Amino acid sequence: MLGAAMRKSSARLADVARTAGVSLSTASRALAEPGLVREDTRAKVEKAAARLGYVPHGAARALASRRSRTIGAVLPTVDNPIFASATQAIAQELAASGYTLLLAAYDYAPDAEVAVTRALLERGVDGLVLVGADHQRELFQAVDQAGVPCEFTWTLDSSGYRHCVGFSNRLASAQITQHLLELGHRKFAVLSGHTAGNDRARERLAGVREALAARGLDADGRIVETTFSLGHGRAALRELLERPAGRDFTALVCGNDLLALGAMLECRERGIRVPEDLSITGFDDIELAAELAPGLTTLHVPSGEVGRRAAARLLERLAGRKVAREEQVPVELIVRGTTAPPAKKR
Amino acid sequence: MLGAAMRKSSARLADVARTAGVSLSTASRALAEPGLVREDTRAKVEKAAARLGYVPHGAARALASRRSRTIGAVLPTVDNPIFASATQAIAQELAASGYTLLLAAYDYAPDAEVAVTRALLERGVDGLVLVGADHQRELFQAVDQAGVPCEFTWTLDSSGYRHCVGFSNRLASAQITQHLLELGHRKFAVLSGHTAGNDRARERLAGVREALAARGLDADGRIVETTFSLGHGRAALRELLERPAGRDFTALVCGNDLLALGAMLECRERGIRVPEDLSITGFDDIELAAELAPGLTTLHVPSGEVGRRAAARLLERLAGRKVAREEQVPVELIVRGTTAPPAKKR
DNA sequence: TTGTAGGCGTTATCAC
DNA sequence: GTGATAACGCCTACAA
Repeated sequence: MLGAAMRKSSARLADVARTAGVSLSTASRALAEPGLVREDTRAKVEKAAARLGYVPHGAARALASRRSRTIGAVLPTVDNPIFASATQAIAQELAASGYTLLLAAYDYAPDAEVAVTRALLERGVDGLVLVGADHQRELFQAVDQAGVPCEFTWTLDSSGYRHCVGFSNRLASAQITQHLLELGHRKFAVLSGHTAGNDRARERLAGVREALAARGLDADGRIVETTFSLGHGRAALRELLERPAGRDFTALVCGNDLLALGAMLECRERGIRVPEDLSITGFDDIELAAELAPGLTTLHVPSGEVGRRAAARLLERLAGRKVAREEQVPVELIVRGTTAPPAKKR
Repeated sequence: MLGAAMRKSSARLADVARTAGVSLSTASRALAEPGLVREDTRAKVEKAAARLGYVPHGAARALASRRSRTIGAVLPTVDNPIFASATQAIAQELAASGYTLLLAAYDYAPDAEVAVTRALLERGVDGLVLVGADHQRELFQAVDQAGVPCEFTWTLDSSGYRHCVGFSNRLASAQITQHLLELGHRKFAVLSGHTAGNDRARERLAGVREALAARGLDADGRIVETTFSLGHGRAALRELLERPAGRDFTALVCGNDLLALGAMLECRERGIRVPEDLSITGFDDIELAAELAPGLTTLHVPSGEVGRRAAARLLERLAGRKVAREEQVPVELIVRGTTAPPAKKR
């Protein structure tokens, strides 16, 4: 009764057909397009399939039908709540339509991104979800050559002809900065994600800069680029505080919530009061942002929705229906407890 | 120059062979088993492949070779740091060997688990990573019938013949409880994950009970089962505090770190001091557990390592090598700031 | 070392 | 509505 021992070379469609007393093609149709066969033959076939424990052979099906019923997602990492929830949403949306998710992560290494994307393309994915619009030339080539529909996410495509579901990171980031400006802040520092090969990080940083520039301000000398993680956020703030520019800022704009939370923890450790001594903002609105005390002022991005929409759009396109090239998801400034007017005297 | 417009029906291996002036099989070998062909013919083939932009057709390859070079992972959710990091690790380990990850999540719904597992099996995964040892009978049947190697994770298989990489949730949980007992605690409460269909949650709860029973204690009436999430942890503690048993406990054992963090946040809100008024323990040791103040006392589980090992073991087995049926990963009690002796008088 | 030929399990295109 | 039959693109004995 050991597992491996009871393995029987599984039944093929031909076996089902024979058992049901119909031809191969009829069996195929009965299972795939029940509407095309008579009710009783369908029943015969289904019973035979059930009795034999028939399991369709995906590869054979894919080879013959030229579709794998599989969608690939290429993410920087799944080890970030926003991508985790997007992944979850994609997988669910796909499963509901009989599609399966092929997942690849590249850990923010552009070359790895090309490699894993190629791997997915070889696997014959019917569609692709990518993050951002900034990719290696080879990746675009591979995707175009494969002729596979593709959705960019978390961004709008500035070049204007790729399909995407996202929002303007630049405007959103400017909006947050504006909030701080309106509170009266004039001395800013920024914890940014690495901008190389990451248009979201780049746009967010640009948004801060533009909003500041519009008031004749800047954050020069008080900008740190680091990896998007809690620990790195903490370390980055530490580094910032040791710079010549010192603690000469009252507002800290962070490229995402992880960086912001890291900064908050570092502040707590150092006795810097938030928001009295320092206002901090995040970006994403992960679950933790709302639960912490004080709550993190941040920009809400509906991560699950981004994934769900991207998957749904691909399914639409695969079904031959048109979708708008660009789909914006609503983002929203959420003001919680980490922002306040700067202290009068410092 | 639009993407779809430049799509050309991609080159097949036959084209590569013709261009290189060799036979189909030679081309196949040159690409798959470079050692079996002469150096110059290999070069010819590779050049031809590169020039034509040849991309192997995964389905065809899978159909002929009877392997998909694909591994399936079936997780409760990827929206939990421990599964996210495990997923990340699996994907990386696989990518390094030319395998790709097929991901499915069932959101703790047993029926969905069977369904998505079947979907992966149909896709022809060469191996399967499952979480826990507690699954529907149909799932076992499907896996066994497919004859696909499978690794259970985060658990040891009590039935004794399934492959698994994990640890004893029961012992680990008992160890944490023991730590609290040694600090002098006698009045316990428990925030457990839902135990139905989840052997990890069940075993952890059993571990607490056993450790307490060994001292003639119990937590009856002060046990809450809830969903593994921060928000639910918070709500669960709230509920617990409103029970008749009231606040009559000095130690709170939580089924995982998310629950523990939720409990900590609720305590902060209510002015319950941790650990002075209440000691709290977690399970998993997610990144946040170390960064928070006070740091969370918890049990460290090397989540990434679990994933990495599971993937590596599958690759080993697929390569025809034997692996020990059971592989234990080291877990370790990490004492931080949320546990202390109970207050003298209450 | 290289070439030939026969599948792999389905779907799709035809007639019937 | 149903049934032959030819792809689908590649792998792999086996023969040369």
